[in-house]
Amino acid sequence: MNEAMPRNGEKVRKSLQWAALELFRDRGYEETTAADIAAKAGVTERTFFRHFADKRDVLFDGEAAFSEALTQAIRNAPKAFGPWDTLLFSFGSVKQMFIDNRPFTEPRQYVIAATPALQERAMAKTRSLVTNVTSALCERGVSEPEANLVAWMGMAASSYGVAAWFKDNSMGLGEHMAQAFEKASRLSQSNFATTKTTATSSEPRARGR
Amino acid sequence: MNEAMPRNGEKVRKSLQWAALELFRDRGYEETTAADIAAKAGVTERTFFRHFADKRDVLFDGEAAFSEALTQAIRNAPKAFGPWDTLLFSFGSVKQMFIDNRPFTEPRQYVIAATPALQERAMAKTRSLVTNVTSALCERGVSEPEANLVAWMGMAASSYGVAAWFKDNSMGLGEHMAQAFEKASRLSQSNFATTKTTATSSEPRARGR
DNA sequence: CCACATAATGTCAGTCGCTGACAATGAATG
DNA sequence: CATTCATTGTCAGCGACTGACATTATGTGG
Repeated sequence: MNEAMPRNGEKVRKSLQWAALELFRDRGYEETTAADIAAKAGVTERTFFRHFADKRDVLFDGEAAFSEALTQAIRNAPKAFGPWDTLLFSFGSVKQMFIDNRPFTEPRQYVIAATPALQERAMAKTRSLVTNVTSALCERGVSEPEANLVAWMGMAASSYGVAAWFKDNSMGLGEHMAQAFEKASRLSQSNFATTKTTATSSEPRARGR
Repeated sequence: MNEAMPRNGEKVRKSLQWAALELFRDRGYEETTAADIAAKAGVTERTFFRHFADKRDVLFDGEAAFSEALTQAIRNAPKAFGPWDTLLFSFGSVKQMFIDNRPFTEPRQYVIAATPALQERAMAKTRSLVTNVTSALCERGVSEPEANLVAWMGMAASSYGVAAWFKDNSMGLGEHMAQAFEKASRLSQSNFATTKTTATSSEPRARGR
């Protein structure tokens, strides 16, 4: 084999993640000790902290890989695209990761919603992702402050799209994401009393200029 | 007097905040213990944790008051305004708080930038603020998902505006904020190769439609 | 001036998150 | 079978944070 795998720790890692998710869901985050998670996974507390930097981190693991994929997609986006189109294109490129991780991220969502400490960590991960996206956009010629701004707006649109995808199975993630970006674009316009574009108006017209 | 003030704890509170800010700046966050902060303020570690929920919270105190003021401004905004104009109007209404708190927030900024744990807390506070803004927008007839989306985008624009204000003293916060919202609006448009509005192009023309 | 009520603080013991150091274990290689 | 090396177990210890109870300082009423 390629790499050494003396007592393979990858299974232990996954086992710890699922054990933590279940315990947090059943007993609550604060009421679950790190030793409890380790015990349920059949290892020691010390081993837990060798796999994860801290107790919160056990629920946020794929983030680094996702960030890598997303920033790579940004680099591969057509050079003619402006930053906004680049982001929509890139989120579409990595949509498979959303789909694959859904079995873990969807139940995780409820645990996070019930735990301030985990919401904090989730935001920190988002911030880290935005930082990386900003760098990738800068490589495309966007200034740093503008790249940071558009990265945050794109992240807001993406979150909106994923939330809609979770609730509405009648459309794929790609369509939800495209509609989310369109909605974000419309909502950030200066005009008066524009609250009539509320519901699910399916207008898949291509991106006009 | 109105309220009882047996051993007035407000001075202790302020004293703890400034002691923490200085120690974090000079010695670093991780290298500063809660007992150190308390000692510098002339009290006990236990007293520190009576005033602040945890070690990080000592740097984020005015957040609740700011959130209160901002959401109130949203409620007072002209009813004809759409959500985007409402946010710009409301951030302008509370700009005095930005100015008043600058002596504390500006040095704090560098401490946060050097401390991941504090960045995490800052993001959590922002998230809390966005949640309150979302609720206030919902009261104006915006649907919850859309309100959340526009609240995040407005927050991104606001951060951009404040950062520009910190760096450029030639304009007031109000003008910086208005330009930030305009820039956000333009950046979230779908078009190709729109990266020529990069640098400091001073275009103080009023918000056209 | 002296109780008295009240709120802030001090003291102490204890749990939990987390880490460094060192020994022990199990799988692959020769 | 011996070696190697990554993973794990064990243990001691620090810092963050909390509950319980005693203590101090302030303002009030007699």
